[in-house]
Amino acid sequence: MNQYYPKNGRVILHVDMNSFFAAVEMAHDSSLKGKPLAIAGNPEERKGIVVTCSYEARKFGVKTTMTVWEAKKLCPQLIILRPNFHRYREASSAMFSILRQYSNLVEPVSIDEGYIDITDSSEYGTPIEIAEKIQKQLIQELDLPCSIGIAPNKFLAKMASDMKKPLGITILRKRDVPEKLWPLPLIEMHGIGKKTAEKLSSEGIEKIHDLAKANDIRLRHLLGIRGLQLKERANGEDKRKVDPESANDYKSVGSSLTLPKDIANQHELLAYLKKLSEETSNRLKKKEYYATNVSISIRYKNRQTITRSRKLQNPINKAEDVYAAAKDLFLKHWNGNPVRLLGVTGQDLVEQHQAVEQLDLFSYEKEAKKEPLYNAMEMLREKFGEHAVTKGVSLKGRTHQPTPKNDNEPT
DNA sequence: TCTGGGGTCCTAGGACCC
DNA sequence: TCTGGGGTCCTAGGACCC
Repeated sequence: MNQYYPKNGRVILHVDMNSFFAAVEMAHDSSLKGKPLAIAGNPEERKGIVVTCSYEARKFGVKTTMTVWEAKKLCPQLIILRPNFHRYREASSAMFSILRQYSNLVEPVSIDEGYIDITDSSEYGTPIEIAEKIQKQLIQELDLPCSIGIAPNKFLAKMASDMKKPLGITILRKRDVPEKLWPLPLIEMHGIGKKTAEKLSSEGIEKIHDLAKANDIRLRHLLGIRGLQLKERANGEDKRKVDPESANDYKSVGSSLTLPKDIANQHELLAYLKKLSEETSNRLKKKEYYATNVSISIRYKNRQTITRSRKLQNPINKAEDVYAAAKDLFLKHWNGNPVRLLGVTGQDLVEQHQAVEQLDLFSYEKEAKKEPLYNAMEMLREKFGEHAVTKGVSLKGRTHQPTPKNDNEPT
């Protein structure tokens, strides 16, 4: 591997598609062009939230996360479409294919944005020329507008792409930081949300400039280690590399659902939980992942949300296994009150080949006990308690025989 | 009849081990 | 006899992003 990096730093583009879902719909049906359009779920199913809207709709004050009825009040002629994720995924992969024509170092961040490291792409022109080419190509081939930021690192590229919308190209060099970045209010900084902005504001830190100059110890105290990282960013520094692999390197996979109405009936809730488990299982399988931890979320009527998780003995991805774990957690932790949302997530993921190695050890256990896997675990648990099962049956080590704790104690 | 669904990263406390 | 302290794993929750 070539570890060489040019002394004069890198050139990073951040490509941000403009009102992506709405733009894809307009590209698909040109009669929508120039009209106020919002993509939103069905209010009948309590999903009536604006996910994206066209610039024409924004002129009326329509914004993302607004309820449909609020949006309609601001703009009665607003056209509302249900999201068509299949269509958006296709447009997204076409978009990234275009980006990859200019560099191998393309890192998708979400369905509609990504970074490109074009440090070694000079054959395609200067950074501005490349940005212009990409922007033109996305319009000509896909009919989709984007804004592009050009900078020496990811953070500045991200901030730059936000500065001119739609169809902007913005350069943000290190030396531009005091003039272009520092005057902005903190809430506009990527990585700072409402809570952090409020916390900093109460300490008199209001603009990015204030953060850039803030006292380290004070920041550390207020925000922990994150505070120091944010300060670096505010000074225009960011060492993260563009990593093409990060997109298929999942940490968790899950599905959740806001129920059409609040439900307190256990059978109905379990039926939903089963469906969510199946979906999670399907997506794990598609990605060739196994989960070694399952978590559930329960949101109650008052929007109070709890998550409960459990580390598993063996990696799983089958629907029945996911459901078994989810059901267990649910029955143990549900307080009986009406439920608004349910979610099932697989975490601590391992890839197929790692999972197989671990499963082989389990097959050994299974053979030894002449019992189905799950029952074998239950048997051990009953016999020796949870402790013996987790400690005695090591997946990685060679301890195949559980060592009952009591045997080691003095009689 | 306000507030979706997919994620990531960080923190903090308790258990447990050495 | 002393009540120490670092490290890791697990769980729950918070903040943030698109």
